[in-house]
Amino acid sequence: MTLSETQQKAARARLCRVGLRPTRQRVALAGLLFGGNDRHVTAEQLHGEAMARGIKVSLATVYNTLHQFNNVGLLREVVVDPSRSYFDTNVSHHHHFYFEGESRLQDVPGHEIAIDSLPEVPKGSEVSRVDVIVRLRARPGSSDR
Amino acid sequence: MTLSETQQKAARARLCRVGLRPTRQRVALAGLLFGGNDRHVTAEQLHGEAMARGIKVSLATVYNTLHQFNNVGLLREVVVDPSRSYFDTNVSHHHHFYFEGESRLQDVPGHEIAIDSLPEVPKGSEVSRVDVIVRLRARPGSSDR
DNA sequence: ATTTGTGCAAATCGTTTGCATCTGA
DNA sequence: TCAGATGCAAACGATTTGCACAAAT
Repeated sequence: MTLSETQQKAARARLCRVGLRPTRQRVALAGLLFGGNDRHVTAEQLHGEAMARGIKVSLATVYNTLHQFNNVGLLREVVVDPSRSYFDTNVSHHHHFYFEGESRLQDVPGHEIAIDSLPEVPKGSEVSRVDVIVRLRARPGSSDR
Repeated sequence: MTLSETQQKAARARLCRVGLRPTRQRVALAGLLFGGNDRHVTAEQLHGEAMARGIKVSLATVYNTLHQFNNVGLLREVVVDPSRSYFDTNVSHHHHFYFEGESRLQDVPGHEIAIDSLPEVPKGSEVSRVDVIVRLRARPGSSDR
């Protein structure tokens, strides 16, 4: 099924707010990304999802769009896996669990990890962001529960 | 110039200790990596350096070797840049500064970043590692000082 | 002798780009 | 109208792989 009327409106508004033209594919992708809960997507995933919903977008456009969204702050790129890029729809202050076996991300609310005592930052630099990645592996002797 | 006798010995010993055959190229690469201070290298960099020193190694072997070293704990892969993999010769507990403009890493001693209050880890998982990456950008209005 | 590693070149894979065509304002 | 987007296919760059050859035990 396709996106609801309301989702379209919201997506359109969101795009205008950040100065991006609400083109058909951008509106559709924004709808998928921001229509529900927070998500962590790769370009391939999102493209696949769009196809499945009958939205016609090329993979190249998905890549472009993800980067554009990232640039204007609608998304945040998460670097955890050297082989793939993840984009997080949650752009507020938070960190991540990364399930190494499953290549899956999960948010950790920012307040649940307190960093006290950042080291002195080198002269001429300023902190752009602090990423904390808690890498997890399946606990041996536990069938997932 | 080539590696010193002592460095060769040390490299050989290090390899045997972790159960890797001390082949010519592994000994040479280990010599480059562990001969001096801690370093953050990419495969291309290390390969270039080897060539410059007249060590004959193929890029493929450099990749293989880096991964083998990583697997046995001689190196630690640092994921900060979606386009390249870095390997750190410092495998002790520590974190990183990442200079976004220059694609350069710098160690931050583990004790200089204290994380108090890790969130509850999902059932069936255990922490494999916690990575903290402090992303830095040049401070505007500062010619690097 | 047997096992393991190496080099090369080709293959892969995610991602980016050039360019002709389309589309939204 | 016309700047800005899109799609496609080709280009790309980092990494991996298959296989014949070489080296270590």
